[in-house]
Amino acid sequence: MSVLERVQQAAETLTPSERQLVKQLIANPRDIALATASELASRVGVHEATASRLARKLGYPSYSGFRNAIQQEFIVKTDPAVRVRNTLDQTTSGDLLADLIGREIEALTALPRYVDMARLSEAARVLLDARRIFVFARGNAEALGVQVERRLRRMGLQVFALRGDARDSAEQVLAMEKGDALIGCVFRRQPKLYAPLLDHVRAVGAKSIIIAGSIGPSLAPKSDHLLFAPRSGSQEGFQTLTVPMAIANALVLAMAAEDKRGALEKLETLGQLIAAFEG
Amino acid sequence: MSVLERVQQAAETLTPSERQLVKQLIANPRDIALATASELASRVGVHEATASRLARKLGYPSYSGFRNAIQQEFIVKTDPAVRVRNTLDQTTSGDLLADLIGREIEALTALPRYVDMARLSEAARVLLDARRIFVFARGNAEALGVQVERRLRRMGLQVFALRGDARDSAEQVLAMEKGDALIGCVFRRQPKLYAPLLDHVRAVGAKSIIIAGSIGPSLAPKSDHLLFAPRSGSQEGFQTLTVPMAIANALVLAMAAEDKRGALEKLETLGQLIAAFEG
DNA sequence: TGGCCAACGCAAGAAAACTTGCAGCAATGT
DNA sequence: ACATTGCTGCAAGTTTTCTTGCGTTGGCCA
Repeated sequence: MSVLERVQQAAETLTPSERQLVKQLIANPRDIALATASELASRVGVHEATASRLARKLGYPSYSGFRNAIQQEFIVKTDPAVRVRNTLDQTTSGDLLADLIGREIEALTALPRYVDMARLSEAARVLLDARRIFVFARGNAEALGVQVERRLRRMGLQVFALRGDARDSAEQVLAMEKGDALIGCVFRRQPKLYAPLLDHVRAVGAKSIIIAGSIGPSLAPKSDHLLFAPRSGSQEGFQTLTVPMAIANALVLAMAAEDKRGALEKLETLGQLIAAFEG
Repeated sequence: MSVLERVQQAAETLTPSERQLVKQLIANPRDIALATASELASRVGVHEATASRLARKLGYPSYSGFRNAIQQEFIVKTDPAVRVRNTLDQTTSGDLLADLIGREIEALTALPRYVDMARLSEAARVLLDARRIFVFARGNAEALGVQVERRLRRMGLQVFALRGDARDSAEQVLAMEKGDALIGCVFRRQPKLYAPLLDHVRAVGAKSIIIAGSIGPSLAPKSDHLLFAPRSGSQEGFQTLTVPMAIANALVLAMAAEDKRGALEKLETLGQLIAAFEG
């Protein structure tokens, strides 16, 4: 039974102070969901004990139980991602595929909270201004690296993939100079090569861009530009490249949009870009 | 300063346990915003004291202060009213990122109309029963091929990637026998190699599975199993691998679910699979 | 006016949540 | 091999938050 249903049910027996509290709850449910009993009470100028008693009266075991219910109803259930998943569940009865798609959509929906156009544009400029671009992607990230490499090369940029073992990569990296850029993809754990690589990049005066998952902000040393967002799936489980690939794609589109030198100069909307872009 | 900025700033000094906590926070910010220190700690299996210390390290006066900041950033700021404004801003300013994400979601939502669990399960069975698996992916599809190869290999299967030019591939394919399987990825145009390759597969009595875009039904000769769905973006424009990658991921999950021989035998929901799967 | 009852604040007590000193342990360097 | 350093869990201490018995207050009815 929902919080509001319970309120309705108990409506007749509510005291004036309790009505005040309920009124406050209905007016600002999201605030109250995050507040303590005393906070709610002081908002309407009654004693916290009254709030505690209200929770009981509505059938909750404690004020915490009451607040949890409010949180579920007004925060968790109104989460955009959860809504999408519910919608999908209704259409196709929860099989693996629908579940997977739901998670992907959920993660994509959350993406703009972590990456915005300003960051993308900055990174895009760096890549456009770079003389040469080195791509670093190991392990799970490899497929993404392949894709990035491909797209950048298609834009007419000089791209080098850092493949092979540490020694091979080191040799390739020796060629790096000021004016070059590194774009790396990192998920799960920080690769052994990461720290020395970024140190080297900084030392020679090149720029670094990292596309990452949840680990992004924990990476050390920091890159010049960090584009990260959580991937879909639970932390240690089956995670996909959908979100980071979306970041990479957006980055490429941002480059196309930023590129004042190129043929795409005055195109602004994605629709126009798409029409002109050799995908 | 935002929570994530503080994390970045302190990134270098974070301990392994603290990184775990941060990762969890980034993956489920809204849950953590509503949880207590002990709850966050137990999610990643560390002591609540560690969570408390993390809050301090990030510059908050207490764990409550930390949690308040999280709530402000991930709940209050995404309040429906605020969100509507953001959405408007995005659409009016032709935000590339939001536009891209919208298209991806649209395409993903349509996926179940083209691929269902029955088809996926059939294909999964073929791969599980195959003695060896050959992966064919050229051009745009290459990144997807890399990913498929990786995932199948991780499941303990014998996988061979058909790389190099036509001659190289031909030589590799000569080894194919009855009981083997081919999984191919095809978008845009039918590759030169496609027809002879599939003829050969059929001739030796092996099975073929193709993951494709809109071109799927037009491919000739037909594969034994065809998994196709339109990709996001307009027909000839900037198309992404999101949808075909979702198909591939679903296929891998279906294999895990089908695998009666393996350790994953009785897992049914994606949640359980995820918990057990080394992604 | 007096008696009754419900409502409510008070404040002490209980529970939950958070903090912190300490010790064990593992990793790292000498 | 030993010393050092730093991470982390433990458990006791502290603070915050919630609950509850009690007494006062104010309204209502006889």
